[in-house]
Amino acid sequence: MQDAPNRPYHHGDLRRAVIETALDMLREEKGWQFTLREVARRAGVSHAAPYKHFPDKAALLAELAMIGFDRLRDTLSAAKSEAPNSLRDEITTIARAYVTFGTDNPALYRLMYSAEDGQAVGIHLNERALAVFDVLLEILRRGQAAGSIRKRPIEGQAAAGWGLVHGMTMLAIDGLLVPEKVGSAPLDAALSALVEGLGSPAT
Amino acid sequence: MQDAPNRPYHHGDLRRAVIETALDMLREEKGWQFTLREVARRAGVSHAAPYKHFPDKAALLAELAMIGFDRLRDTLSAAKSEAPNSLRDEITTIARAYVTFGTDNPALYRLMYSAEDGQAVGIHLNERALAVFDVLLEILRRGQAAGSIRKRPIEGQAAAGWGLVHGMTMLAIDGLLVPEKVGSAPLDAALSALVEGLGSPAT
DNA sequence: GCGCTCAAGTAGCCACTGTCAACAATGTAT
DNA sequence: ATACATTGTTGACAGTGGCTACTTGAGCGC
Repeated sequence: MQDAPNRPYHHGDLRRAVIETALDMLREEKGWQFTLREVARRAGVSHAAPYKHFPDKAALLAELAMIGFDRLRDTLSAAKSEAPNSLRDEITTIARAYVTFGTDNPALYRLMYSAEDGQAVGIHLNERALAVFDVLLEILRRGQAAGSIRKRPIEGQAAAGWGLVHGMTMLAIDGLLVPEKVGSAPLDAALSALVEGLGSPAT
Repeated sequence: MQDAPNRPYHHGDLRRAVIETALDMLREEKGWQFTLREVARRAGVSHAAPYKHFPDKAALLAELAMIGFDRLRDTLSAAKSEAPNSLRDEITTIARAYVTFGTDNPALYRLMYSAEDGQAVGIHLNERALAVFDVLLEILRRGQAAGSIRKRPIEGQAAAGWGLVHGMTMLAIDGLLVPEKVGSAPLDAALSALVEGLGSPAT
């Protein structure tokens, strides 16, 4: 498809094609060396063509990272809506979905959290990341309203949950949570501990 | 000092000098672009001299990462020995030391967890990382023996703690735990929740 | 239809990096 | 002293990214 004979001179939507190709490359191998020229090669265009749509490589990576955060947020939202009624099961389900997203897309997940901050585009990137954070906030907010979550500063509790799943995901991606050393279900153990800690004492 | 006129032809201990220079560079700026040539430049030797001591760039990075893990382990051990008697305070102290190590050495910490795995040197690297893991294991083991920690598979609990501090550290390094959004002490909240979850119900 | 402008794609140059091979300087064993 | 091993230097090569000038295609007013 990439070299269809009647491919028009103007690609039409090269921007989207570049993004799709890059996402494919990220999906392939964890340790893939990401080069713009390789992206262009796979997209079937010349090596400088992407520069018409992205000012530089960092801009493309930032765009990919933002897409990743958007997808992660959608994944979590979907998992939340399918979760059972129990708040505890809901948290467990969403956490599992989070870690699964990371282990299913290791290169993308790594990229999402390795994009340079402090740049102009970094602000928007952080916005996307904080949207993920808000999904967790909402659950805890409901839990507090229902009385099954302690009435503590909610941001700290959400940060705890985010930090936990983020850390577990990164360790899993790096192959540091090998089952022999760590037991069969470390995430479950971690979540149990955390949820019980978050839970109100009466429960 | 790097261009003393009577600098001998042979550096004397270039291997150590390269490592020190590289660590200095990692300490300087978080987003620093790490190049072997720049290391050699700063060390005052030719651009290819480091190859007499490291087979390639990855080997140097792996060495730096191992040093980082060793230092982290020492930091945690030191914090542990200075901690108060209470197991809970001990966990809090060591966790704080962990996160502080990460935020104090952001580039080094990032490097430690971004070195490629599956390589030949990756095995040794993982050994160092698991040594850090063992510090956490030991605390929990004592806690279980004392009865203040639930008698659950201990590796899962340690993985929970490791994942938590690792995740909090990474988020902090990436500037995603901005105080306005997250409260003043998210780590404390997280640890409270986790410790209470780990703690035995009678406590 | 004609010529104009402009977007989209191409080709090539420069700087820089990692890496290797050949050479030079130093120390060491015999 | 002589041969050798070690360590550092120089020069070179391929690969990469950023930048600029050039070419091709398409839309527009007339």
